[in-house]
Amino acid sequence: MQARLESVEQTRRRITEATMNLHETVGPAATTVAAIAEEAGVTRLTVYRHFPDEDALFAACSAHWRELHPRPDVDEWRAVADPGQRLRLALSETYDWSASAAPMMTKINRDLPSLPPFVGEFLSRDEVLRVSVLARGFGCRGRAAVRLRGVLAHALRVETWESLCIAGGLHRDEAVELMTAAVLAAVPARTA
Amino acid sequence: MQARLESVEQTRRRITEATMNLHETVGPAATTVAAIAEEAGVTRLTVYRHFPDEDALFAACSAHWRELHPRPDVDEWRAVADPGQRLRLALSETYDWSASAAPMMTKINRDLPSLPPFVGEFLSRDEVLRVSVLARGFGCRGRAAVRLRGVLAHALRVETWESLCIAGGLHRDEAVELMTAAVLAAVPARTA
DNA sequence: ATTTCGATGAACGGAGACGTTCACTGGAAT
DNA sequence: ATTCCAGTGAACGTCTCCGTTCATCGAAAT
Repeated sequence: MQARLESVEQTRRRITEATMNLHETVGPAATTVAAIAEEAGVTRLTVYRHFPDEDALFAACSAHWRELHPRPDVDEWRAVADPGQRLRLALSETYDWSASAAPMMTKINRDLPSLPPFVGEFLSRDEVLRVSVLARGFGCRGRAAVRLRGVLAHALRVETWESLCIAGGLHRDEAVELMTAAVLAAVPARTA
Repeated sequence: MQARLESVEQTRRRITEATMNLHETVGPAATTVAAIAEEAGVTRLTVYRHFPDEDALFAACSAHWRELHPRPDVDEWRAVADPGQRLRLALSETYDWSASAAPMMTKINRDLPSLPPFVGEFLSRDEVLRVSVLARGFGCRGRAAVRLRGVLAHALRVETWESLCIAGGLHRDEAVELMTAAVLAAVPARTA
C-alpha cells in the first residue's frame, strides 16, 4: 500500500507544481483548471478529486511555494542594533529574495482582489511586522514616524526592487544604497 | 441635420465615458461590451455600431481621458536650469497629476499585457523623454548615468506615488523630498 | 486471481462573453 | 407625408470555463 500512496502523493505534487508554475507565469486570476490539468499531465477530473475547491488548491500551492522561497529572517534583523546597518542588511536580503520571488509576488499582488482574503491578510501582516522591526531605533515620533514607516514599506516592496533592478538595470547594492538614502531622509535631525 | 449629428455624437460620448469609467474601476481587461452598454444606457449593438473593434473603443476612450488628465508639461521642466530644483518641480507636478490619474494608470499598467501595443509604447516613450530631461545637468556618465535614470524612472512612476502617499500616508511634499534624496544619492561626488 | 481505488474518457447543463443577423421603431430631414 | 437611419429587441452560433455524473481501465494490494 506504500507504492499506492506514493503514487497518489506524486500526482498531487504534480498538480501543485503545475498550479505554481501557472500562477508564476500567467497569474492566479488567469489560471484555469483545464490549464492546470494539462500542465500536470492529468485530467480536469483528477484535479477536482485532489482539490475540491479553488481555495484548497491555492493553499497547497502557496505553502509549497513559500517552502521554496523562504523570506528573509526578521529575527536576524532584530539582532542588529544600529538601525542604519540593520536597514542595509534587511534591504540586501529582501532584494535577494525578491530576485527569485518576483515572478510570483507581482502576479499575486496584481490579482489580489480576486484572491482568497487570507492572502492579502498574510502579506499585510508580514509587512507591518517587518516595517516595525526596521523602524525601531531611529527615534521617530508622530509625523516623522508615519513618514518613516511609509518609506520603509515602499523600500521593501517587491515592485520597488523590480522597478529599480529590472526595469532600471540597477545592481542590488545600488538599490540598497538609494533606498537607504530615502529612508534616512525621512528621519529628522539625524546626527550622522 | 444638426440635431441628428448632435444626438449621434452624444451617444458616442456616452459610450466613450462609460468605457472610461469602467476602465478606471474594474480595469480594461475586465471591461465587457455588455457592461459598457449598460453603463451607457444603450444596447450592445449600439456599441458595436460606433466602435467596430476593441481598439477603436480603446483609442477613443484613451484620447478622451488624456484630455481630462493632461500630464505635467515637460517644457516647463526643461526651462529650470538647476537640476535639483527641476527635479523637485517635476516630482511635485507628477505627484499632483498622479493623484487624479492613479485609478486609471494603475489599471492600465496592471492590464498592459492584454492591451493594444500602442499603449505600452506610448507610456515607455513618454517615460524615456521625462527621464532624459530630468537627468540633464547632474553630470552623470557611465554607471552613474544608468543609476540616475533608473531611480528617476522609479520616482516618476504612479505606483511609487501610490505606495508612498496612499498606502504609506505621506504628504505630497514628503514624498517629493524622500524621492529627491534617493535621486541625489545616485549622483556621485555631488558638491551640495 | 480477485479486489480495490486512483485516474481516465465522454458527456451533461449552465454561465458569460463574443460577434452577427434581422425585423422593427421613432424622430429628424426632406 | 415620406424617407432615412441611429438605436432597439430578440434571437443565433461559437467559445471557454465551470462543476458534476457515469462507466471503464489498469496497476497495486490481498
